[in-house]
Amino acid sequence: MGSTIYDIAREAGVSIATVSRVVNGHDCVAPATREQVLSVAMRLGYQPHASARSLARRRASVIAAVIPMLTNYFFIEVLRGVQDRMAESDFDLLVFSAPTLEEVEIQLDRALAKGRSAGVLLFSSPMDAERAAQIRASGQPVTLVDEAYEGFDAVYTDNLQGGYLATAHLAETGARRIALIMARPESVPARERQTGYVKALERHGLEPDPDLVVVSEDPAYHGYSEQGGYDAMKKLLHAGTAPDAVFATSDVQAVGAMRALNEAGLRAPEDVRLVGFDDIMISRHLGLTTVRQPMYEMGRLGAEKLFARIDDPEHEVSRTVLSPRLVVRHSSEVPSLPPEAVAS
Amino acid sequence: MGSTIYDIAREAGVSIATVSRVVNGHDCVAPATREQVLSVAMRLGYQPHASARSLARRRASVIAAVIPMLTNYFFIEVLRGVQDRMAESDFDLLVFSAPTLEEVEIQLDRALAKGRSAGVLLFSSPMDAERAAQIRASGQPVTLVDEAYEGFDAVYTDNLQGGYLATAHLAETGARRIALIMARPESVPARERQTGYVKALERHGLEPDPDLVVVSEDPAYHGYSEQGGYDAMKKLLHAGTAPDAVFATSDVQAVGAMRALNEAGLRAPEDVRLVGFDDIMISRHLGLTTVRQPMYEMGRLGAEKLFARIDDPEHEVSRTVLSPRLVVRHSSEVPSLPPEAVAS
DNA sequence: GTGAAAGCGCTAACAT
DNA sequence: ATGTTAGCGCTTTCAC
Repeated sequence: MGSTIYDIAREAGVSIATVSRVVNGHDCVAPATREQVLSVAMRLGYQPHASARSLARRRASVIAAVIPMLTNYFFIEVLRGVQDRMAESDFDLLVFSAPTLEEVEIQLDRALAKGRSAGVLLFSSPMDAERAAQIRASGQPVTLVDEAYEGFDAVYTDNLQGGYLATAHLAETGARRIALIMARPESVPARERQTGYVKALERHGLEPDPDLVVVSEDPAYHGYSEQGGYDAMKKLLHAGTAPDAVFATSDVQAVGAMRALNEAGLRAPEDVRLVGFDDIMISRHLGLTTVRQPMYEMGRLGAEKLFARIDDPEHEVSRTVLSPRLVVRHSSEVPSLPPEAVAS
Repeated sequence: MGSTIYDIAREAGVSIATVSRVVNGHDCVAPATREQVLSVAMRLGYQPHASARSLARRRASVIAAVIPMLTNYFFIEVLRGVQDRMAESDFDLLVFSAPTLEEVEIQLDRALAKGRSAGVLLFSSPMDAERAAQIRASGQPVTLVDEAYEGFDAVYTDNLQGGYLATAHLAETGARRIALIMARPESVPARERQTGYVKALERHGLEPDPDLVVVSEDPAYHGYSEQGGYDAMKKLLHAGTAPDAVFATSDVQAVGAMRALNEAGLRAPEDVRLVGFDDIMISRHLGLTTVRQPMYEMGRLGAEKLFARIDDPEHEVSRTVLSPRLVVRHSSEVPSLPPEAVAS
């Protein structure tokens, strides 16, 4: 259980360099020697020491993922994509989860620490010049997922288009007073979705009404929370200017909004039609119409990009923009139609 | 960005040994020297090299978690507990996720690899003598979560009691023909829940009926899947001996069962009362009655136990059994009119 | 209290 | 094709 290349070299009657070559599959080694070394290694149950390897190679065999709120199903799906891509590589995954946005700073520091990982995947965290400088100073390859910043590899969804799709869907099917339950404006994706919302309203001849836009003031992650959506919906209902439809910038917010509606004795879609964003697992079961982000793909492509940069740090910087897709379910059905059981 | 203790030693006019002492907070160092070293380290933005450290210390600063189906919300909750406990330590978390049971073997091997981690948390994976031997041979501290095996630290839920609680709840509120949708019997927790189910039936004077027990034959993770529950419910409905209540050994299975019911034009609880197991996030939203496992606590305690063993390998082996709790929601409500037996 | 020196296990020139 | 050797950056006796 504790054999080293020295043990193997001794037993096999070769030098440690040869053992190293065999273990790493270098070609300049006689077939006979290779066999011999391999059999001894097998017999001794040899396993290379990961840390020693990273130290000598000056490259870790691990990549890090910094994730705000791992507990959010959105990230799990993205992570699945990351893992699938990683399975084809020799890297392992170090997960740094930040329960709050402030924690992201700390976790990013840890992830960036020297000799810990070969690169990091930074998820959905607002970038600024300071952070960009910090990352550059670390010299670590970093790729951004669900966000973008000048000079960084990134993969994200076209949020403006997503906001547009959701809103246009509601407008085209007769909604006139479409409210927006929005995450905190510090979130770039939230702002972009809002822009799409406004654009769709205008395109459909609807007047944007400030009273119909309410921000999730939840202290949790930028307002992307069920509680945030719940509070926002309550506010909307109490304002007296009841909307006939609501677009929420995330499914978790939409779920909260749905709960607020139910508590007020209202229902979606009968009283208020509802559309979310993300298409997390739960949405299907609740029959929530939503704008699907290709989460799995995002993770997969993010890992792909990171590997490319690790292989070649001089690689051209690139961004990949994924297209969202409207998934129509029960919650946005036009009321005149008889409501059906949870779909697809 | 690339400074080492040598750089600091030179700048501060001390030896590398002293720098190391300061960095590691050893006490035998003059306050003045300490200040000096610290300021230089700060100025140079020094960060210890993680791999070099693990190599010299013979201990990694990382623990590994081997998780089957990370995508299952159950594990996310457990992981949250793990992360919370880890935040109080200096360890980072390496995640090895296995989409299938066979993969667990591979991932466990990777996690156990020398010099990679200081210990591993093995989640919900069947143990046997062979695997136990493999783990012991690796010399790595391993603690089991949601499973147990002779000679290993473990934390898990009292599954028998859980199965009893679910079934007794149904029996006490009038159910007479209680079916069991069970995961594959290779799963120890599934068998224990079944034992609790049988015990509860007997205690309430109900005859266990083999026709009412159906196994999730889904090839996915031991049948703990929505599809598995769906298929099982279909089978139950087609058998002609319709149950008036169903206990499913997991929430995901219960969700699948619910879908099968809906497709058959039936509803829970009106036509068939339904109870699941786990209390994953979605259950609350679907109004699913379930047996709640303290997932967060399981993760937290698992990490705690692992740390204790890493600190002291001779530590007494211990198991912690957590108590499940019945959470009554809509899906098991007693219909206002006594349910009619849909006789053959 | 501090420094010199010997590893930790491996990789990668550079020789041969 | 194979061996020798010098690190990788850090920790840790063991002297002084």
